[in-house]
Amino acid sequence: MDIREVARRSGVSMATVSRAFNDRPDISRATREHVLAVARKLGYAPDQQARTLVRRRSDLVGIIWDTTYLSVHGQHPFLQDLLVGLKIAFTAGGHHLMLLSTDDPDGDAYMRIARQYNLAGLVLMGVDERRPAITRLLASGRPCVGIDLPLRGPRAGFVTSDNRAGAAAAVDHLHALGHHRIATITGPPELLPGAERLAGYRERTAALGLPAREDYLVHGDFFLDSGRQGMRRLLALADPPTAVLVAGDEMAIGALDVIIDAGLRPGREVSVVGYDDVEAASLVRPALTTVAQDRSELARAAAGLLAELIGDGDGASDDASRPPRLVPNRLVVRGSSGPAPGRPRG
Amino acid sequence: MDIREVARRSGVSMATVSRAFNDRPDISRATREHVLAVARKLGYAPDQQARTLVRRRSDLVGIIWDTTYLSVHGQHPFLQDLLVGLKIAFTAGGHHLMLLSTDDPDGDAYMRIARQYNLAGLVLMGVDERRPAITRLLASGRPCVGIDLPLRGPRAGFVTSDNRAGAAAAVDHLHALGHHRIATITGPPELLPGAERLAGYRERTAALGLPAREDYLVHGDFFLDSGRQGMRRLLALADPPTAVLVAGDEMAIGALDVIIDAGLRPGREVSVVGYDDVEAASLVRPALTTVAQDRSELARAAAGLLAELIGDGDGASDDASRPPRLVPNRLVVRGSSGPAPGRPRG
DNA sequence: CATGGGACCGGAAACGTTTCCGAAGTCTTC
DNA sequence: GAAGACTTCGGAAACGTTTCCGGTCCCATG
Repeated sequence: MDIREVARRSGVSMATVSRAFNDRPDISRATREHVLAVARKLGYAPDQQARTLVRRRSDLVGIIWDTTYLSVHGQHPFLQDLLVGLKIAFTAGGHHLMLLSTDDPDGDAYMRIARQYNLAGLVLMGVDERRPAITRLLASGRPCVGIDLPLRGPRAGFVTSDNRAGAAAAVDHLHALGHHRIATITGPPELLPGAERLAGYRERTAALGLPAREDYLVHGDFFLDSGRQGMRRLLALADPPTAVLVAGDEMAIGALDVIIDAGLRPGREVSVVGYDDVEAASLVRPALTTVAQDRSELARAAAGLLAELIGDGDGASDDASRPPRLVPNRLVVRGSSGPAPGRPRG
Repeated sequence: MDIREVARRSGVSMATVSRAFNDRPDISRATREHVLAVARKLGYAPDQQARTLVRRRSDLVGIIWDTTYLSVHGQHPFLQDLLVGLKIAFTAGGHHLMLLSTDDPDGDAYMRIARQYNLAGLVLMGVDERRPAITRLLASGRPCVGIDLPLRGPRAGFVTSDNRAGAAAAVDHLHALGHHRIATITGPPELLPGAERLAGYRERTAALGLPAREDYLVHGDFFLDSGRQGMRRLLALADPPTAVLVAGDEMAIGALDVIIDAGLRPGREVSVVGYDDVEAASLVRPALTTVAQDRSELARAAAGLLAELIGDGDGASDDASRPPRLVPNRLVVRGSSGPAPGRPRG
């Protein structure tokens, strides 16, 4: 089923059929509709390879993530929702998604495939943006957007949820419940969300006039066990905190374990707020108060930004640095946070 | 960077360069290596669109799932691991993955895109295989494999984990702990895993000589709340079960809630075994005993089967029905299952 | 020496589109 | 009524590969 066949059957040239399918202005309304009708009857759909070959740009967008990197940094809860969200958002814009998570993270596989398939753009997440291969990819001028990844390049940008504001909101929540000894368990500082959540915690506690205590700040790695260890450290202090902001839900669930094992009740003697709202957060007892990211909105933002970057291929490419597009977060209050000890429960 | 350019720079014809890149026999070892060396130096990689255009088959494999269907049937825990597994398995075989989850589940979008992109094959999961669009897709002769989906067609097949054996193993486990009153909360019978797990439960309890009690069989839908309701029904019986096999982890976690709220202890008065080993299963208290599926093995099996189906395009296409490829399951014993009441704890 | 058969390679025709260029027709305008 | 502008369309050249068909060597065989 050619374009040639459609041309013959509708009594026009191939050029005109092409015009009909691409909404070109130089075709009359009547012939366009006639051609489209014939094409529909024949079940014709243009071959994408041939189209890409001459246009020199496909409607494929590559999704890159790094399985091993993700498992090292414990960010998996995102992947699924993000993929689904990206699929929906990009499909709406007429793009299709290709999976490019790669096994040889130090090769230039990304770039080779991007060129071989004439990808319109790339979405990166859960990779180390400082790796040479990524740097080269960004420098290549192909549109790239990062999710939670501070990407810079001639046609690169990134989106992230507003981790700083989210952490601040969590601190506010705890403070409003009467907590004054608020500690935090952080994520790895080299990861944007980890760094930003910590910054939000610091700014807000300072703004509220709470003392900045170094012993209330313990470092984690987003994994369960580091949450356990961090919580043990905090409980062992002479004056332990009455509330803890934990930078990731998995760590927060680990913290809950330790609190319960110490004979305390989360939400009573010690309040815990997590981050991310993973599925387990609502299944655990008590259910975890946490900061939820709107993953589908994050995906939509990424798709929108990439579409812009693809669009202005002609436009004066800014000099390598765009501010991130921020997606708001939302505090979800559940049982793991409650009034400070000595305060009446609402 | 053409093949033409490579041809010029290495002093051979385009045909020969092509031969070098495709491991054709009719080229001398020396020239092949020379050509490849020149190509590497130039950073040349063949354009996939042009290649696909003439070969009339791409190295793209489409992944189809249905977001709404999944959310209706609560099978999401799989998606992420499965996607990662598929990516790795297919990349190893030289294929690339394209995401095709579709928003208009009743249209022929799958098939149109499959044709437009000349997809080598499709992997389907989390869709209703009885829908007309799927039936047409299978009948089209394009290689398709289903995951947990009983697909039939001229070049179709499916893989699934051995749900029947897994459920049987769970029953054995409980029986060995001294349980004789073993109930089950099922999944939707129209879903293969739901049906198979129930079958495994029935066969094994019968084989062990346990009475088949209709009131010990309650139907669920894989979601949390149906697990809660099912457990309430079971606890309200005159002689409630001492153990329950729940067909999905989310439901099982709901069952744990109800048990705890009733003042009983999971793993003591009532044992619970789930299915799937979702992330939350190990985070919940007590941790959930469950049957784990080897998702990456499932993905490998799917990739292997699809590769075969793609391969024998010439081979006599069997008449539409292939037995499923089974992947073994594994029981993971955690705290939610223990000796029957009145029996000493190991 | 003639013949046949491999091994190796080049020319050129596809593959299915899009797009440039030009041409024919229609419409406006002075 | 001629000249231009605008609309609508067809012919044909790309796009970057693969593959068919043949052709040239070289070697073994008789």
